[in-house]
Amino acid sequence: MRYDFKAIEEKWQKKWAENNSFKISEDTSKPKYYALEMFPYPSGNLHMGHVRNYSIGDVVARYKTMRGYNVLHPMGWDSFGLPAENAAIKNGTPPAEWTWKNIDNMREQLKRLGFSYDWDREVATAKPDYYKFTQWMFLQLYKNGLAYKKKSYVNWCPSCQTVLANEQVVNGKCDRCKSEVGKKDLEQWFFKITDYAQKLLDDISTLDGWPEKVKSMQTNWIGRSEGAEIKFKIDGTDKELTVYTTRPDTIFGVSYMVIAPEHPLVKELIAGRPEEKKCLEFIERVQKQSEIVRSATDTEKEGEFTGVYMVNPLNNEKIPLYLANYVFLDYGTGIVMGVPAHDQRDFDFAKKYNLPIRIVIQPKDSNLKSEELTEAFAAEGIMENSGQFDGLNNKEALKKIIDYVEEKGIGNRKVNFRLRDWLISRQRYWGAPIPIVYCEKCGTVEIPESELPVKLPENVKFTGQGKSPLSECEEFVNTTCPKCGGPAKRETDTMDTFVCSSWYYLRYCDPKNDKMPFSKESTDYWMNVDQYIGGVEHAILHLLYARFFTKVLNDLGYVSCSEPFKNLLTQGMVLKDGTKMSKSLGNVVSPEEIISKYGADTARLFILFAAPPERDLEWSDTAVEGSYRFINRVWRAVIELKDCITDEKIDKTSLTDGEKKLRFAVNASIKKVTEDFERFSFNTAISSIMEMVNALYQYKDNTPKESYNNAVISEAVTTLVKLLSPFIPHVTQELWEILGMDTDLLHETWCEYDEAALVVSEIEIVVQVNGKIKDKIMISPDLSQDEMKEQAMSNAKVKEAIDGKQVVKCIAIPKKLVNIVVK
RNA sequence: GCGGGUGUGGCGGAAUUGGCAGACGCGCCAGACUUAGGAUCUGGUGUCAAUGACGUGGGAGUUCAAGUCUCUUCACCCGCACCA
Repeated sequence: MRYDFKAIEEKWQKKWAENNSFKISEDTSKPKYYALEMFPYPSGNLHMGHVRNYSIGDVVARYKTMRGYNVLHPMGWDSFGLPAENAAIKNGTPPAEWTWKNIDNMREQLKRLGFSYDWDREVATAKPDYYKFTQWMFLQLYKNGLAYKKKSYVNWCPSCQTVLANEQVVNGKCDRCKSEVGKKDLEQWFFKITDYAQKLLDDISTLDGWPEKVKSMQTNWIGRSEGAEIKFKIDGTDKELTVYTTRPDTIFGVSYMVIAPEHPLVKELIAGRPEEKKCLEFIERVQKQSEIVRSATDTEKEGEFTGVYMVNPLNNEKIPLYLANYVFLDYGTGIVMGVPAHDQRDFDFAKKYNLPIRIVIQPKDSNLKSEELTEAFAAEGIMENSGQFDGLNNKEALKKIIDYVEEKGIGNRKVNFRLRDWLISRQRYWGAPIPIVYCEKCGTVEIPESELPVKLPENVKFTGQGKSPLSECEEFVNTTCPKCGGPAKRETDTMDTFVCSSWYYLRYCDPKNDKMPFSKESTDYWMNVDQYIGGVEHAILHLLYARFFTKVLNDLGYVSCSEPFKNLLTQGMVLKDGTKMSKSLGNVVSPEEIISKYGADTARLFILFAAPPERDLEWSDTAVEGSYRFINRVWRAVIELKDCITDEKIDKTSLTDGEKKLRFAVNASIKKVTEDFERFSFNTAISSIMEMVNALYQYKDNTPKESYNNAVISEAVTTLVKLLSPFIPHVTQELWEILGMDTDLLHETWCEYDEAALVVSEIEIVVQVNGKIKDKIMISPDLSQDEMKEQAMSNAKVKEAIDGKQVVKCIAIPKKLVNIVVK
């Protein structure tokens, strides 16, 4: 007999929708719990990664609800972005139409999986009632000096025809379309995330519920380094250049200096010199090098002498200034000092261009000579050739040299971050328009909050060529200045979609508010997100931006929390044949297919049982089959025993051994499943329910029907259905009804285990001799250690093993084992 | 190079606090029921020269006792990567 999953799942999904079963509102009588999964991009269809992500979230939400929490469990759509525009170019479907259609389809797919979302709180970032507030967010940042426009050398994707944030350039390629990213000098909007670099870094240490990996990735990305800026005079002039270094202790070893070829001062420096022509050629050549080549560790270091000499402020030595491809304009000052003896890159460069190598730090136990040096010495040591600092440990000297430099006014301590400001403008149509106009009289003017949203025009053409469709839409571009009423032109860039997703978790708290993005009261009640679940691919981008937004909103007084996500779970990927499922490899298993073949409950159960949530999961058709078999096994047992259900209390004084065994399995399972839920170990929770089902079969198949203890069976069957309900909500709700219950399982209280059922009269312990198992014996669990030892000593196999030997030691561990050590 | 992680049967995985390694499931083998089985139920299933020995990537160490702790080494995965 097989259960009719199709009819059952449809039936309950319909009922849940009719009864608004998942609707939630603020309720101060209960503790709150905010369970959140990363909202999807509406590509059109769910994939297994979504199913996994949302199954994990749903099981958490349902469990917490049964534990008495008031659970916020929302869903929405990260619905701006390029694919919608590409579809428009390809098929002529307007992006909005394409997007809403995909959302409708995916919403249905989510409903078919039985997830307990409060659909009344659904948000879509591409809807005016949402992006109105994304624009509001922009204005808050703008008014507080955290959004600015500047001309800069930015990443440009020639295929997407737009600029990209640093975070969206992966190995020199566009994160979205994989084409090679170039550089362009453009006027662009930025968010000043660097103002929050230190805070974002410091608060990582408060994120106890985040995976180490994500924390270390963010730490690396922020990339704090401590050092000093030191001014070097240009020889023969009063002008100075400033370098940034983390190793001021090596300053007496400087034998050259390097400036980034794109540095704005370069042209002026080389003007009119005999080296000018060669330098200009070099600059052109370096600029042609792609970003990938340029930034690769193994790219050969190349340089060109500028003809300029610098003066080392510590020892007044004259040193040459080079252009070189290994220095970045956008880190530090774009100018660095070259210390070949103590930096590997400088060593390689000096070897190539025959620059002097001078040792200024000696290892404690050897004596290096510069002409014998085969690689830079970068470790700790004792200072030499460094004037008054000779003989000091270099760590100490580092501080003293900075002190000296600060005293003389030729430099200062400086902390640098690798984090750059967040480039948020995109030359695309399908995004939230930046609420700014340019007026001939007033200049850059922000749109007043009362006039939001700046709506996306609907009648635009998509050619895929040239400029963004927005900039070619006359009725959008031409407007009046909100300040003076004169003619003005709108900003035609839209915002990076990551701006939209940086605050959506706040909108869920108060999704219908049309005055503000959310009320303070609503976020005070619901925030923080207690459990956030999603893929590790967002470790830097989304998770860093969302932290930044929360901190800004906190500083501006709009929210009380300074971190959005208390706990973070990064789920593993769903693999097939050892690799990621992908269309090009043809190894994609579609959720639709699995749902129609086995039902949503089986899909959910398999995906949670096959691996722990953080680990990658290998898809296995036969194992899916196994999960389906298990549900059928549960179904048959419950149906068979349904008439045994009774309200009678268990008479604990007269239980048979079989009944005790069943009660033990049931209560041990409640304990185990509850503990496993708390640590998100769903695979082991399910396995312990399987053991319980095995025990139930043992009991029912080995007990004559007339001897059934209905009270014990009732306990087992109702417990089974409840424990399974977060995993497989449809079939358990159906069984609940079959058992004569008319309540909603989701709002039943979670099972409590009976301590008394876990007490047994005899337990098995292991008897070892010299750590090797000799026998297993049954004893009373409350025997003293001495009594345990006695029992072990009198065991026949032990006697044989220790015969003629001297007992040196005997260790007894209550309820576990006895180990006898002999010589 | 730096940072994070993983390594356990044929496979997915379990062992949460140093205490019976391999729970649970898949696969496989056998049996029962059956006209039939790709249904169901029951039993078996780490390896080997098999009353015993060996066994958690390798090597050492601490301990009565190590998958778990320490040191060392290897392999693989992920992230960052010429950041001065």
